[in-house]
Amino acid sequence: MSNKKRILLVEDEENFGSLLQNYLQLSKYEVVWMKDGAQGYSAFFKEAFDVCIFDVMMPNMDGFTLTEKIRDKDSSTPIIFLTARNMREDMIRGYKSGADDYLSKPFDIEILLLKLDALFQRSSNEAAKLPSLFSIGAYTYECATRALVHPNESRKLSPKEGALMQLLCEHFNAVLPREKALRKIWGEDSYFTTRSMDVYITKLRKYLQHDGSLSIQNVHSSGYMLGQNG
Amino acid sequence: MSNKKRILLVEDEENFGSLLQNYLQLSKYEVVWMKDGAQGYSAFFKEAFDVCIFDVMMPNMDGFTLTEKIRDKDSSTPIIFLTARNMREDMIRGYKSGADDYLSKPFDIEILLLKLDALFQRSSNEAAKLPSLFSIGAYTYECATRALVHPNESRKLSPKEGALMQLLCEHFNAVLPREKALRKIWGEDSYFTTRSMDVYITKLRKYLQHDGSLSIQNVHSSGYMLGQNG
DNA sequence: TCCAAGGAAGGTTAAAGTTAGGTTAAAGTG
DNA sequence: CACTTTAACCTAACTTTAACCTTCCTTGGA
Repeated sequence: MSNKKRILLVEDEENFGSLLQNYLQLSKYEVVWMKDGAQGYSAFFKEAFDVCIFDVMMPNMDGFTLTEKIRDKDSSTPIIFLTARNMREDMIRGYKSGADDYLSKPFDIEILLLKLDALFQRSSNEAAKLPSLFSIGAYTYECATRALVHPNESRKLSPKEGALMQLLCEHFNAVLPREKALRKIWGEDSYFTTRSMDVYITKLRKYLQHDGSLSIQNVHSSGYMLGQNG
Repeated sequence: MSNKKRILLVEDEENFGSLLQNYLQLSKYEVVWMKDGAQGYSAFFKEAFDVCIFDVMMPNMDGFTLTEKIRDKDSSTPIIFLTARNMREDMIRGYKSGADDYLSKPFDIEILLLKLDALFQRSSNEAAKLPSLFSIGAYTYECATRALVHPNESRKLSPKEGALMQLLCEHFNAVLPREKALRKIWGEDSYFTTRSMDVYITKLRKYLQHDGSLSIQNVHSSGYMLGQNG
């Protein structure tokens, strides 16, 4: 369905970082490598990643702090820790700050790859559990073909229209946060992507006009809700 | 919200298994302990579990085989391996058979608990996204949509109104300190933010007028209390 | 011991200022 | 040619600031 999985690697050691990046890229991952915690932090919120790999000891914000700051705003992206230290307290602090897994250096790169496989297998399975066919009001929307069907009028949505429609359907009667949609569909959240999304909201509203009980409502400065009874 | 998390533990060593079961039960998990792979297999499909913990070396089907057979039919329940052996090949076979994590004995039980926490936190966070809903007097307030609902009159609050309302609800019948609200919503505490907050208090008071038994009372020079009986 | 004055905190309203969003159309892109 | 982004213009929504008032608390003198 989607593209390559994207990994945010934050690691200050030049040699090790470059080696790791190469390995991961050979394994079909797209890797963004940042060399300190502060850079990692801003990269995280500028682009969309499927998983993070953080070194613990780094200049400009250590891995623990970085994880805590990210977890304030995003609780779902998996985070894996790397550490030269094998101490119990570190592992404990790591998990408590919101990490999902932990590897002690020196570690076997193949083990890391297997961990990543295990991680993505589950999340892709979970994604697969979401229905791909939605029934909303008088409409039916099929994600695979991007067909929006109504007794009187049917149409095929464009890729972006379809992606947005799908997210709205998945959040039916709940707020779809602007940020989430921008991250998932556009990969970043900037002035222009925001305006682009507005344009698509207008389009989808037009497409859904035939059922007056449906509406895409704006929740000011937080997102949109596709719901019944406008 | 939901009940205790259920763990399927499959471990043939009597002493170690019993110890582990006790520990996990003390940590608020419900544990079903099976003593070989075959038993574990039938238990898995008889009841519902949130996570599995399997020993690798066991009579009547080892952990790898058990995992493979389970993964044939269920690909989502997380599986954690325990092994006395620390060999690379074992870890690799473990991950390949469909495990999600791996611990080498002897291991620290607290690390296992933290891993379990990390595992469940993600799914519980998703559950936490379910409407955070307050029922105050004749009103209902839903944070996600910022909808303040009353039989006679409903309205959608603005972001700041909503943030303040939420804090007041979270402190229902208790004092919400001015400073806390200012820090959380405005990020700082200055003359102007204070006056701004006063304006919002006035607005919320108006919105809550339809239930005469509700009021936002000022506690001089310390904060506000949303409570019953004004 | 009381009470009166004055400052600090809070209440309320309206206007000014700021930002987010709606919509359409033209300009890019492959 | 179908799709996406950028631009421009406009309005609605939201927040802050200002001004003027009231209430509360403190303090010092009769």
